[in-house]
Amino acid sequence: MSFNKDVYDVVRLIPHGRVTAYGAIAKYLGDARASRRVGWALNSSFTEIPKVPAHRVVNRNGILSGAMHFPPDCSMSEQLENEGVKVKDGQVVEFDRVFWDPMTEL
DNA sequence: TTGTTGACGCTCA
DNA sequence: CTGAGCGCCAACA
Repeated sequence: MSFNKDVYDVVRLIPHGRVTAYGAIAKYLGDARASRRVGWALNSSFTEIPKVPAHRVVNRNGILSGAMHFPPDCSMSEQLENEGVKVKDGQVVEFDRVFWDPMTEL
């Protein structure tokens, strides 16, 4: 299936210090309703090589909804903070400023 | 094949 | 702000 691959490719294109949304990726891939599948795809992204920066993908609200599914040794918020993205209470601070939309940026 | 589930998103109360 | 309902669709038991 190329859907997973496409998701990975897009996620890997996310600039350093920026984030995007599941729905945005889904829309970019042509399926605005595939947001759930994007999450599923990322679920298998951990074993992907090269590594996929899945921590840069959050939901439409800028909330780290997938933090609980991340390996305990690499929390999303920690990695995001590491890249300059502020995270507060599992939510991206100034989400509209760091938001990266593949539709308009690509 | 059917029923559940889910890293979503939107709307309404 | 929280919760519930609905639509969507692939993976899985």
